[in-house]
Amino acid sequence: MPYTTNDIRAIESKWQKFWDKHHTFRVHTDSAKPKYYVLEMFPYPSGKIHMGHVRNYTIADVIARYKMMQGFNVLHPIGYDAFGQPAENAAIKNKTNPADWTYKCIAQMHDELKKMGFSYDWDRELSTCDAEYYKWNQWIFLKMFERGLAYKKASSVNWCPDCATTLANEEVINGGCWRCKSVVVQKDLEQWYLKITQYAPALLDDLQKLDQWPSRVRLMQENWIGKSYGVEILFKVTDSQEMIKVFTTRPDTIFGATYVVLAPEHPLVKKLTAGTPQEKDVLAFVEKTANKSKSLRMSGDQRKEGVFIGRHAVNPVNNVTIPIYIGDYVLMEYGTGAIMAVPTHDQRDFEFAKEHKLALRIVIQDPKNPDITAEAMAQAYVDEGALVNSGEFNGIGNEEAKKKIAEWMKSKHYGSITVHWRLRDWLISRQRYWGTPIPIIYCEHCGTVPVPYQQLPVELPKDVEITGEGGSPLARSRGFVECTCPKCNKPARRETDTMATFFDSSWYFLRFCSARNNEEIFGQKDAAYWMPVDQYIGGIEHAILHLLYSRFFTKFFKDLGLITMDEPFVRLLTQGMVLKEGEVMSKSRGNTVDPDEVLSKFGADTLRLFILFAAPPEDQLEWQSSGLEGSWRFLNRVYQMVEKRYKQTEGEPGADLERERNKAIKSVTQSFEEGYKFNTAISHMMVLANAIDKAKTNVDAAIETLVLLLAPFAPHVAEEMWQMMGKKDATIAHAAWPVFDEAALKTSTITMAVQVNGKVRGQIQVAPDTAQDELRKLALADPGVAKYAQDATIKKFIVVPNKLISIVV
RNA sequence: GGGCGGGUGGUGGAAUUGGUAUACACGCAGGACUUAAAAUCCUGUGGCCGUAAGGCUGUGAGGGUUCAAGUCCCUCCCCGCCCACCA
Repeated sequence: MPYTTNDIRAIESKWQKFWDKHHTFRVHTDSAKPKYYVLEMFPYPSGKIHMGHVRNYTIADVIARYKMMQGFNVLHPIGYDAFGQPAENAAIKNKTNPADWTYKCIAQMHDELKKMGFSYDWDRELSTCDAEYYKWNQWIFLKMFERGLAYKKASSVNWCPDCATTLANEEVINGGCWRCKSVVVQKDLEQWYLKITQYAPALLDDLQKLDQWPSRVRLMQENWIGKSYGVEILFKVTDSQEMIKVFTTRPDTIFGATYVVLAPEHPLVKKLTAGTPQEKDVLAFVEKTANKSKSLRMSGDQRKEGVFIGRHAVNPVNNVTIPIYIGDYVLMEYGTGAIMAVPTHDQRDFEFAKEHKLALRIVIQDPKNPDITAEAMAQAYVDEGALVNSGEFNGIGNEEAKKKIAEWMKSKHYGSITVHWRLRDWLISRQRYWGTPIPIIYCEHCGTVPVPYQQLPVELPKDVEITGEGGSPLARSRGFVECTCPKCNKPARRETDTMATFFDSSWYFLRFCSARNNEEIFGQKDAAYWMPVDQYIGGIEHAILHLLYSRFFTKFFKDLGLITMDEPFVRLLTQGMVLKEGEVMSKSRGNTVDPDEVLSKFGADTLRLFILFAAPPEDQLEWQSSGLEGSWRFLNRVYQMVEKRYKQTEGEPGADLERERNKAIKSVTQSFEEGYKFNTAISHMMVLANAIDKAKTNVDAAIETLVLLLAPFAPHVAEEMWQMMGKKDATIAHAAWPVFDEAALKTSTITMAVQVNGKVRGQIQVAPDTAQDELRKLALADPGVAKYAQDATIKKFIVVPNKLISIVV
C-alpha cells in the first residue's frame, strides 16, 4: 500500500482518536515515578494556529515524547491566554460578545492542535477567561493587597490613545503601544500597581541559578532590572536652606561637576524659582516638557533642551558654586531626578554644555591624549584614566577612585553610598472590559475595601456594550458597579478597571499542576511534585515581560508558603522565528503559509519533521516548500521498509549494519541531550535509513530501532508502523527508548589520514591503537605520502590517535 | 550609541570544540523504468586547470599563532536581534 495523501489522513486521524480514547497522555501526581514537566508558552486564541505555533509546539512535543519513552512521568499541558484586546476589537467589529468570540476561537484552536498530534494531557486544558481560572487571579491580587504588594497611586502613566488604556513600561516599545504601535502619551491617573521592585534584588541574584537559560535572556533581564551602585550627593542651594540630592554612578568625576540639572518635574523647581525673573521661562519649559510624551522625550533627535533657573548650588567637595538647570534629558523616575553634570566625562552632559556654553573641567586624563584641553575636546572622554584636578585624589586610577571618593564623601557626610534600580513597579490596571475584574470595592465610609475571599469570583458582567471609547467599559454596567460594602453594608462602588493580561500568564504553569482543583489555587502536593517546569519553550519576545513577571509571582508564592522552589523554569529554550524569503512570516506582511494547507497535503508528521529538520530550534527558519517534500519522501521510504523488508529475511544482521544501528541510537540520543539539535538527530536517522537500504543482511533490528527513534518526531506513522510490525505495546508513545552498545560501535580497522606539511596526501587502514613505530612505517609506505616524504628529512611526526598523522619534512 | 548573536556550496544546514571542510537534505544535471508523464531508483554535483591520473584553490576581507585554523588572537567589512538620554 503506497503512502498517499489519503492514507496519511486516515492514519493520522486513526491514531489521534486512539490517543483520545485511551487517554494516552493523561498523567497523575505519582511520587514513585520521576517527573518531567514540559511546557510551551500557551497561545492567544486567535482561532488559527500559525507556523510559529507549529514550530514552538512541535519542539515541545518531541521533547515530551522523548522523555516519555525514557520512562519519565511527563506533564505536557496546554491552555489559552484568552483575555485581551483582540477579543474586544473583534466584538466591536462584528457586534458580538468578546466571550462568544473567544470561546469560538478556542474551540477552533483546540481542533487544530489535535490535528498536529501533540501529546497534551487534555484533561488539564484551561482558558484564562474562565471564571474558575480568573477567580484565582483575584485571589492572588487580594493576597498581594494584604501584604502591601498591590497598591494604588496617582502618577503620570503611559496611555495608548487607540487602545484607550494604560500600559506598563514594559509594554511601551520604541515609544509605541506593544500591541497596536500607536504613539503612547502621558496621562495623570490613579492606577493599581504591583510592587515588583520589592523583589528586584532576588530577581537579579537568582538569575545566577538559571544556568540552563540562554545567556542573552539572563542578560536582558539583568539590564531590565538595572542595578547600579552609586552615590547620592547633597548640593546646597546658595541663598537657601534647600539641598539638591543628586545620584551618580561616577563619584570619581565629582571634581569635574560644572552644573546641576533637575528633571523638569522635580519638586524643587517651582520652589526655587518662585518670584524670580526666570520663573516665567522655567514654567513655560516645564509645561512644554509635560505636554511632550515620555516616548517622544526619550526618542527622536535626542537634542538636549533645558533652561537656567537662575539659582546656584555648591559642590560639597571643593566649594565651587555652579549653576542649576532643568533639562528634559533628566528623568524624574530614575535616581533622585537630579544629576551633577560632568560634561568632560559624560556625553549627554557634554552635548548639553556645548549647547548652553557651560564650563568644562577635565578630571580624568586620557592616557592617549594627556595634554588635551577641555576646549579642544570633540566629545566626552568616558574611558579609564588617572584623576587630575581632583585635589588629594590626583594620580589615582579612576576605577579605584570611584571607591575611595565614595568612602571619603560618606565619611565627610557629603553623601551616601546607594543602589538604584531601573525596574519600576508594575502598572496592572487596564481600562478594558475583557480581563479579570480587580476585586476592590470603594466605600464612602470605609474607603478602599478588598472583596472578601468567599465572594470570589467577581464575575465579568455580560451586559456591557463594547464601544472602544470612553474609559472603563465596566463603569457603564450599573449592576456591576453598584454593590454593598463588605464592612458596613452601605451602598458602595466596585473598581471598574481590569487586570493586565500578563497577570493571567504569570502563574498558569502552577495551575496546570492541578487544573481542576476548585478548592485551592493549586494543590500543594501536586505543585511540589510537578514544579518547577523542567523545560519551557517559547519566543524570545517574552524574554523580559512574561518571564520576569512569572519569576516574581513564583517568589511571591514561595513567600506565601505555597511552594518551596523560587524559580519556575529550570531550562528555557527560545525558538527562532519562521521566515519566508528572508522576512518574518506575518499576517501584516502577507507572507504566511497556512499550516492547515500543509496538513491537508502532507499531514502532521511531515510538517513536524520538516520544521525540525530545516534549522536548529533556536535559529531562524527559512520556510521552503520543497524541503517539505523531502521530509515526506523520507517518511514514505521508512514506511516502505517496514512494509516490504521487515521480517522478510532470516539470519543475523551484519556487523556493519549493527554498527550503524548503534551509531544512530547514540547520535540521536546525543542530539537530544546536547541542546536539542533535532536537525542533526533527523539526519542521523536518514543515515541509518540509507544503511538499511544498502544492507543485504537481516534488517529487522535496524528497522525497529529506526521506527522507535522516529516516534517522537512523526508519532502517527510511527504508531502505524509499530502496529504493522506486530508489536504488543498498546502505543509506541510508551515504548522504551532504544539503548546503544558501545562495544558494537568498534571497528577492526580504522582509516587514518596522513598529512605531509599540512596537506592530506594519503590514507592508511590500521587496527585501532596501532603503535607509533608501526604507523610510521605504514604511513611512509603509502604511495601518495612517499611521493612527498621519501627523500626528505622528517622533522616532526605527530599522531592524533586513531584519526590523523601529520608529518613535517 | 551600548550589548548579544551570526557570516561555510545554487539553497537549508553539518563539522566529535584545534585534527581529512561541506554530513544530511533540497535543488540541478545525466541515466534506468514508462507509449508518455508523475512517482520511484541509480550516478554525479564547491571553484579553477586537466581526456584522465592528478594538481591548485577554497568557510565575509586582511594579517598572526600552530605540524595543523571554519574553530584561537589582532584589524576591518557586512547582517540579524535586543536595549537605548537610567546619570
